[in-house]
Amino acid sequence: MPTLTPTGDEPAPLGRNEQAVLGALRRSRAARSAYDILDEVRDAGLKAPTQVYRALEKLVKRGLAHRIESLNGFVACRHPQDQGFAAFAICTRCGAVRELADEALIAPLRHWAGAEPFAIEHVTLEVRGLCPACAGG
Amino acid sequence: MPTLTPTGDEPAPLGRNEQAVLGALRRSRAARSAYDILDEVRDAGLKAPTQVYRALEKLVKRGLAHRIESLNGFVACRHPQDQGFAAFAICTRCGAVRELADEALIAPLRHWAGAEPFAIEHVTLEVRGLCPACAGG
DNA sequence: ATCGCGAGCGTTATACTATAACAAAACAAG
DNA sequence: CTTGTTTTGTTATAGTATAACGCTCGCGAT
Ligand SMILES: [Zn+2]
Ligand SMILES: [Zn+2]
Ligand SMILES: [Zn+2]
Ligand SMILES: [Zn+2]
Repeated sequence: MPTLTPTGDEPAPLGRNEQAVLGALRRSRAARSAYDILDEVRDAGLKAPTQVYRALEKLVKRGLAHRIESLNGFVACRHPQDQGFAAFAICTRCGAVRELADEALIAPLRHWAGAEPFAIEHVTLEVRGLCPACAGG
Repeated sequence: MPTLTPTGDEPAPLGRNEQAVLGALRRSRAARSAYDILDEVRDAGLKAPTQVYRALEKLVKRGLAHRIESLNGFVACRHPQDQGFAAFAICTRCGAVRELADEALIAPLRHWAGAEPFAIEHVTLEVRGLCPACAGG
């Protein structure tokens, strides 16, 4: 029998690998590739891409990290309270990734989802351009 | 002096490689990877990934094809009249990709863009889930 | 205790995606 | 024709992701 989880589901604490990877993501304002992360967490004992990918998969499932499709990279979640959709503004010059919680952006998607005969599992919304700092100067 | 284009910019006809790649995309209702495409256009004389990627780059620049970030794949454009944003509904079961021209989906993005101090270059909006055919049965 | 099973982790190897770098050929101007 | 410019072909390599397998650990059954 698989390990019995007593009540509903305890979140189960993060393993050493997950903690190391999440730490690396939190320290960065830009998205990091799995191999970038690997370079940074070698000290913590991770030695192969698989370990990083496994940790990332768990973190993403829990909503503690997000995958940025247009960069083949990952970021730590900055809006832990959100369930479901996430959106990102990505600066093409400095690489900064800002997680958008803007309801004005997300509500229309929910509305569309209600009207369309399409069972949504996940939405990717990534806006690329220049952040104020990079555009202004 | 670089080749002078007489008036504004003539679209310039597609080369053999672009035509072959675009044909492969149009024949498919799912997104195709560059290597998938390569397998299909070997007959037409393309022999290396670079050639496919170059053709894809030109097609995307012209708006005749789109990259689907969440699949590392490409589709032919089905709404040639659209300028700017494109959005996609992707079935995770059958792989069908539908290009969404729905103004209800796109207008909020334009609105957000106007209000935010962020200079948008490109928007990726990909909705993953089950298409009616795959969800219904 | 200890045996057996299943889940997860570490490790190696490999598949898939994308681009760099250079050679050859096509094209336009003079 | 000659030369500079641009495109196309070719080879090699970089970057991203997963498959496969064996080991260990924790837990329940004997
Ligand atoms: Zn988040
Ligand atoms: Zn910036
Ligand atoms: Zn289109
Ligand atoms: Zn389907």
